[in-house]
Amino acid sequence: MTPKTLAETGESDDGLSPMGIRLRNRRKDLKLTLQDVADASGFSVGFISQIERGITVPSLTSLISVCRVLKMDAGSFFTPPKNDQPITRKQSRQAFGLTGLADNKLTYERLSASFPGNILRSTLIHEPPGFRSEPMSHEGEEIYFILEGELTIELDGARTILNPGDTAHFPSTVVHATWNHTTEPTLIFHTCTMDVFGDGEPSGDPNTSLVITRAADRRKAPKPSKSKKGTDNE
Amino acid sequence: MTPKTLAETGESDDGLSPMGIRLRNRRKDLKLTLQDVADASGFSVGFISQIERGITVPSLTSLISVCRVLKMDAGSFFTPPKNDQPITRKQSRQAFGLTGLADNKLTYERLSASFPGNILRSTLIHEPPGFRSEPMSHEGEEIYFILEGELTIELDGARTILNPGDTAHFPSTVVHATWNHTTEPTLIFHTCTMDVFGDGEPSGDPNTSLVITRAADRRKAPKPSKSKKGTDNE
DNA sequence: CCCGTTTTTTAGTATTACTTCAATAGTGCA
DNA sequence: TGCACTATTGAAGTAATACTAAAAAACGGG
Repeated sequence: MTPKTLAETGESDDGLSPMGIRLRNRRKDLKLTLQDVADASGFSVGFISQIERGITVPSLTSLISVCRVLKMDAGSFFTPPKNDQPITRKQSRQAFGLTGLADNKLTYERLSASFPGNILRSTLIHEPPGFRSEPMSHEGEEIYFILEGELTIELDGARTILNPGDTAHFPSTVVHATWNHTTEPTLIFHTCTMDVFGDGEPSGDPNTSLVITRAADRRKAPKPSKSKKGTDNE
Repeated sequence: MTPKTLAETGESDDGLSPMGIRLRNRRKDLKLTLQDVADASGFSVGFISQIERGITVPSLTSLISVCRVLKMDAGSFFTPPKNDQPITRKQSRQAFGLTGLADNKLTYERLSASFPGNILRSTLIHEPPGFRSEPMSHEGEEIYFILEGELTIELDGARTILNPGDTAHFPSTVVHATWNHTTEPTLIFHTCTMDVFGDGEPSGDPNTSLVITRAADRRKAPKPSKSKKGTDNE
């Protein structure tokens, strides 16, 4: 049994895991000693030291306790799994209705940045009149915010019409689909917690750690260019 | 040493942990047997069964392996820690600039739902002219999307003016602050991965698993009502 | 340099993550 | 309904390691 370990997947040059490094940095930011953290979390000083140095991997419950003391989100130590399977990449494309793309031009504008550990993905979706996405279900959660136009959203078979300013927030495991039932385009601000752009593991390039996007500079190229690229990869 | 366990914090009536339940549901969604998952992850059938039934808590590395097979985000099993310390609640309020509240009326409209495992929090922020938030830094990440007006956002000391349609997406660990430098209100759609509403552990009520919010129905009450409640708790 | 504090190292052991195999439950078919 | 096969659970165990306590080393300030 040789699954990748947290230490292994992120081992830095000096043998310390990013989890340990992050925990130590956080502790120091808070001006706490190992003893402080140990006392507050109920563990020994030596154990905390070992975790920070990547010598010991804490159990789930131990990690939760330490993160509570350090006011950290334990989940942030888990980057979404890097998925190497072509079939799943195709599924990811389906998640945004590309299989329903005929002569309708569904376009996307990516808004969100990519940096180590980030999980948010935001897009501006221009959904053309009559466009229907395929029903889909996947892990994560998402929020739709209607900027312009109307949208019919179907969740577990139940249809609801959303108007400008309306939102829908739901676990993505719910079977969902959208339909622009009108004769005008719909503009949607969409945020989800899923790797829909195929970023995989971000490079950690500091230049991508912060993105400020300008409405005026936004590309208007259709998403299909991404689809073609995906096809080449397969 | 009695930290709360994953099973303990979310134990359902029949003794099963939500983590196990979610894993099982996901496995069944994928039409996989315990044996399939065991084979693919490199563990035994019995172990996977025990995890699903909440009898055994997997190690971090084991959880990662199982989640990889099930194409799940291991981080989603960690809800942000429920923090019982008043000082931290105050800090949470600071995170949204309440300590800067004088005679300016900064208002929030919550958009996001609350359901087990959810991590997204969305609000519509009406930032009044001249309002400045306190510089803040915390775990998580966030996205600002300007709907109306302009906003100066300061990240690590660097100021940038955002116009309608612009976005900023950054790790919340970056010291950040906002300033409505104009003479008109600014309307911001804000999404982050932090428990800013004090939801704590969601009740799991199915009625809160999906929220469709209507622009017309949205409450206009200022957030300060939440602030007062926090004060009473202290 | 000295001293107090902090962290690491060392040498364990208590705990449990994880296994194997038998028993039970579930399902489909004749 | 009975049977055969598959899927899952239960029982009993142990290898691995999470986690400890105490000593040693490192660190920082006066």
